[in-house]
Amino acid sequence: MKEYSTRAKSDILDFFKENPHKQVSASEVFKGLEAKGSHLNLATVYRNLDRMTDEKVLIKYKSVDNSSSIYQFAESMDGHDCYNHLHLKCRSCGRIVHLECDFMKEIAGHLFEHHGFTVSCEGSVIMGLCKECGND
Amino acid sequence: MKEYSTRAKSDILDFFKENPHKQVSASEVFKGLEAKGSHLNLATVYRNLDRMTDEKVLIKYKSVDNSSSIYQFAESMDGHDCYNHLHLKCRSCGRIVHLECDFMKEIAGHLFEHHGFTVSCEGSVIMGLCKECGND
DNA sequence: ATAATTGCAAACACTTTGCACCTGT
DNA sequence: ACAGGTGCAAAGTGTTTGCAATTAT
Repeated sequence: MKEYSTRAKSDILDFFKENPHKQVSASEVFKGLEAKGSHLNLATVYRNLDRMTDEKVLIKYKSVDNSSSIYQFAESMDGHDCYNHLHLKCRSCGRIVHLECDFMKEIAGHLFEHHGFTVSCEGSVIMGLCKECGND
Repeated sequence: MKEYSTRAKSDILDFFKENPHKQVSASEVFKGLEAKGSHLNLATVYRNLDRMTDEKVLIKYKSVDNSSSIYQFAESMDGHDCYNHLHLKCRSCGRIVHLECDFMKEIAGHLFEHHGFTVSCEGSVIMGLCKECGND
């Protein structure tokens, strides 16, 4: 199945490139593009977000209140192998911090030795406040 | 606002007492009660689950696929102060393990010192396989 | 008596789908 | 020409709400 390059696709991609660290819902993408004069159908937005998530161009999360899905440009985490480290998520700004240090091994080691628990990173999140947001 | 004790409420509570470690969705509660001959309206189930969550009789989570909310009997974690430790969640059986050991402090300490990140436990989850499910 | 709770149907928000039409290759 | 993408409207999910009827106190 060969991919065509369409206006919808490139407009959506542009939107994420312009907002590399934001996490946005489908309707926010829709409205954002609308504001720039790019009128897409919501269903088209959904279809493209799905596709881009499959292609790992985007990363899909659940919004805090669980009412919807939100997407983030994956390139803002490029180079990261996100299946082998935990993610810290800032409750305030939504930023994702990748816990790629050796301490990760200690955590996995402790959980396995003392709790018989085998960590797998997919879906794991540690919530809190990041460096910037923690100082208020 | 004084609470009345109604059949709906006690049937739902019974259901959770019979399934203390299960995490179930509103419709699973609905169907489970239906099977036992207790016919409630789905809206009533939702309203009671909400109430019981407010009263902290239940704990509300998001299902793995984010499509719905799931509830668990809080008593199965009684005595735990769940706002001060992380939770390990088994990807296979759904069991929640409370990370109440001192290692928790090390995690929080490391994240703060090395990553400027202030952990807060609410909403944090570390996914993986528990002792029982890990051996297959 | 009266305040809380229920059932029902309708409304909601978010997401998905069928299908005819359009576009990129 | 034809596979892939789009718009539109309709359908689907899970959840919430307004309201009249019912039930617990």
